[in-house]
Amino acid sequence: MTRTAAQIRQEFIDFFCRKHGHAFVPSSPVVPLDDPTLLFTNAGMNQFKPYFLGLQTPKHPRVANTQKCIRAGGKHNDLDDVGHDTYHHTFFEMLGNWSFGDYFKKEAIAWAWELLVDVWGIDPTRLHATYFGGDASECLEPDLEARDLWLGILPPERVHAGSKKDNFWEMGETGPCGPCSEIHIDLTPDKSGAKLVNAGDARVIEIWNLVFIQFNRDATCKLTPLPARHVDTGMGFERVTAVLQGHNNNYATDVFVPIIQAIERISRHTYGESHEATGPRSHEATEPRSHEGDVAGGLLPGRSEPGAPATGQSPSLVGRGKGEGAVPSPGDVGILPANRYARFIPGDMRDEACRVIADHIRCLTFAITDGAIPDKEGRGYVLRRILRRAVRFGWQYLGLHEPFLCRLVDTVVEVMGDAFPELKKNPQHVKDVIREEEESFDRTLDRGIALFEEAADFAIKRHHGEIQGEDAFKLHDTYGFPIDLTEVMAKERGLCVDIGEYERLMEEARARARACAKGFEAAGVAVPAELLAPFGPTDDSPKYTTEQLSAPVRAIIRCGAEGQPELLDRHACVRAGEAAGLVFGRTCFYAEAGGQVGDNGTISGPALRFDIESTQQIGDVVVHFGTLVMGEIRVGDTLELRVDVCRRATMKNHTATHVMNWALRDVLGDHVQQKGSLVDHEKTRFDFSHPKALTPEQVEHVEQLVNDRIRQSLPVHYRVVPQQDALKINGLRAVFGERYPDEVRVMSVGVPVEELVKNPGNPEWRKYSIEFCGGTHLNNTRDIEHFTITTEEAVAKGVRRVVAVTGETAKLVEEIGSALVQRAEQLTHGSADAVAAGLAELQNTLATATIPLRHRHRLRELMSELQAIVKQQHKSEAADAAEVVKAAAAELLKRAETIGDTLVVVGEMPAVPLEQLKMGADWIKQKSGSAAVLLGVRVLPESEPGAPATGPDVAAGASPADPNRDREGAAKSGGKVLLLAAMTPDLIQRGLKAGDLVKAVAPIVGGGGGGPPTMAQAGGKQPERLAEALDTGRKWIAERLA
RNA sequence: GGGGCCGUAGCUCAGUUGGGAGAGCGCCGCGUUUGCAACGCGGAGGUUGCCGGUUCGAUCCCGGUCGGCUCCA
Repeated sequence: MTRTAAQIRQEFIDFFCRKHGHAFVPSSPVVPLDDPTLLFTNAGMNQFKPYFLGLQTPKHPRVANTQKCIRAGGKHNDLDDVGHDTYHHTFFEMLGNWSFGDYFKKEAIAWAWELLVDVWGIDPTRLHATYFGGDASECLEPDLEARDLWLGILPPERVHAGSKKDNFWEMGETGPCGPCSEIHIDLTPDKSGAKLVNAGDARVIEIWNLVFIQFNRDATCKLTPLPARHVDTGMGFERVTAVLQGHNNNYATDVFVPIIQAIERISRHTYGESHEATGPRSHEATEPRSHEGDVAGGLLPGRSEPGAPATGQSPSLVGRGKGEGAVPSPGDVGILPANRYARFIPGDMRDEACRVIADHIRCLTFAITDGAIPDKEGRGYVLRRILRRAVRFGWQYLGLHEPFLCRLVDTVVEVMGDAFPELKKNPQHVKDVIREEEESFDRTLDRGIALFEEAADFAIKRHHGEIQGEDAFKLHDTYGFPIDLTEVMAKERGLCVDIGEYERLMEEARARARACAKGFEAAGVAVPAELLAPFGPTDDSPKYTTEQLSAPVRAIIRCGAEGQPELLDRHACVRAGEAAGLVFGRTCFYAEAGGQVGDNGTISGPALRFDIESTQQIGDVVVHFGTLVMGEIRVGDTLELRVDVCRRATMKNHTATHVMNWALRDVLGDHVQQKGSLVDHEKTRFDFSHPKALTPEQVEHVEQLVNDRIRQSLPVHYRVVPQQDALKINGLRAVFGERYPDEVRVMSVGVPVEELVKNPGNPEWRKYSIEFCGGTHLNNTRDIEHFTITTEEAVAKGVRRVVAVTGETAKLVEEIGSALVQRAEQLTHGSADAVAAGLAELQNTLATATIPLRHRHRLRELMSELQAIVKQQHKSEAADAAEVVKAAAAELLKRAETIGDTLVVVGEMPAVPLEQLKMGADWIKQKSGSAAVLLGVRVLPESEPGAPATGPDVAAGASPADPNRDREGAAKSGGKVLLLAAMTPDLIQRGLKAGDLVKAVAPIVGGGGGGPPTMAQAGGKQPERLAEALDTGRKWIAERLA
């Protein structure tokens, strides 16, 4: 009887946990929240790294589990292969067993054999083993121990020596490493695959890798034996399931078939039927073929062309009978009846699309469940690309033009939910996120298609049917339209794409991004923990009690020539001006953790000063990064460490963060969960789950609750207690997804921790802020002084961010805020003129000012009132000006001289905006059949003290021609002239163009201008010469009309 | 971390040597019609995201900023 995938997983775990004393460890999240150097969990050993590095001691010496893994993005990126073959995946499970200084090669090999052969019944004559064959160039000895162990089980012809590439495992350039031994299975019909081991042939595949960690490689590349030797094994779950179910196609297993069936239902495509063939084929007709041995065919070139798919199942792998391997046995078809899913038809893009989608939806469902979200950067971007790739395949090959991925989530949860219960917790959230992202990509595609049409049009008309590489690149780079779609759509229209040029542009863009990504500073370099592990943990407990102490330098890290961090030799020293990281045995500096920034400060000694810009914890070691200002530093020097006083401001903000966290939940409800925080000396920034923006009332309420707690002068308590006890405390806040140590530091504002632990269920406790926290805090809430929320915004769907300030900053911010509100309130009662100026000023101030959010809310209201006033005023001014202009224009018209049939309307107008002047010119043209118009306006400088602002009073009241207004040096003080010329069509025909006229007269008033023949404008800086300019204009017109 | 694109009426978007802010849909009013649909006529609706610079003059050119989209690392 063939095993189901669930059975296989369970049997693996039971084998190690029940039979061989391993502890089961649940899979860690696929999104490693606590390891920023890692995009996704990509191997079973990720969560055990600290044990191998000796940074932590494991609870159990031997463990086993199945680990969810994602491999996409990063170095080995084979996203594009997924779906194209039958064995690449973005998401997979890794079955593994580990020994941390416990058992070693003998047991690991014996048990692996026992499980495969005795428990799972794999034909032992199909198994091959490899061992490390040594590498002379690196002075690595062959792993004879492993070889001999295998020779005790297998005949020599099936035990193979392997190269360093295949059989030596290293975590990094330095650190733990060791030989490994792989188990391969020969799927050739006649078991002739010995030569194909590690040859990249699909017929002989690796199923289990046993890594024996026995050395440590130091910076000089020297290997030293480790005191504690470890075992780390990994077996691809999907692959071994395929083998045990008789396929060499992972998609034929019951891990994938239900998902592919769901895709079939949605797309109405039938998987595994060649669509090259003519006419429909019935199910029955294909059935006999399904018993062919897919193990023998499958990926074998030349045997799986359309029409002759060499697919099906072979029961021989798990059969006891030796030698029946090549003989298909129709009686044993396993759990999948009529298995067309085992077929692999190269080039059938519809089947490929099914595989792509089936793989990607698993990846997305798990990643989103574990807290990731498709986004435009980092791991979110990787997810977005995966999702878009799935959508593109569905869109392109299965005709799925509506969101469909979200409809597959339920199936994934059904298949995987028992093994990974976290999937069942909130599948609706996963569906929502996916649907939203699909809809957004649909919009991107729609836009891209429209732009593609333009490019295609150009290609047809001007580019002999070739879409320019530049267009294809821009479509992709700027508009996110996949190049594959561009190519396919081009092909459909009989066009081609200049792919070479596209690739060139793409490479150019990549090179640009790479070049910019370089740059270096000491604190920005990721220092590997193994580099520092030998120096032992730093005692940083003084951070809670003091701001200064003295200690000898244990180690110095500097940036090497390659940009890689390196340890400074004992005899060398850091010189003035150089950047470095310093390690001490003990320190009073707080290293960045839990959202609180690392301390700044100085390190000093005789004639020496080192400025610390950032303090970070690497493993258990605290590193002080910064720059040496003067003097020299050597390892062993005893120096004075002093934390900058701004830490005190950070402490105010951190304690306030705790109280705010409590207040937010009190005001908004229990769904408020911390999603991240950043506390420094300037502010506290806090992200939390909440579906919509906070109302002004809620913001005020939170502020008020926090300020109440400050006024109550509550003492701040902390104590280290066992995690189990702490977790029982009612109302305790812990960050979801965070892993806490067994002993945790509990912070409580107002109640001693002993009381909490003594009576953890007390409902009273919900009225207090109680959190896990290792940060530095005040002793009493009164020292926060004051608390003010300054901003509130969305950072992701369902996540809000608030920023708040405390202490003196809060008080200052309050002052500025209320001053601005006061100013705005004054304006609402002020004169109309003042409003416009005041509003602009307010807008400018508000753009950069930090003020309380409630003041900002109030200002927003006031300013929209003010805007309405300005708008109203603007309108009435325009209406007034229109009246004035009409009257003045009528006057000019009356006095206009006539040359032939043409009216020459030239004169000065009241100071009105250009808008109205144009209207006036239009009006004159309408009133007269044929007219040449030249209007002038003098605008007095607004800034001149005592000068009336341009406004209704100027326009309507005082005569601009009043000589008293023509003060000395108006030009120097910035007065301006506007000139506007207009011509009726008949004059334009006779060669009188408005543009020419203004060009002719503008220089007189010290300016320039131009415009189309019908209407042109000009400006100048010498108002006192306006009359002269108008005279010249009059003559210009007269000459041309004569 | 670095690049590209977009931001104009309630919505979808036009708008080039820099020179009077537009169309379609929607909205309001009037008309044709028994009514609806349709049509005709008229109208309201804009700080051209925001700030600054260049210019006589900026939706347009330049710099900054905010928001959205997108690619790469």
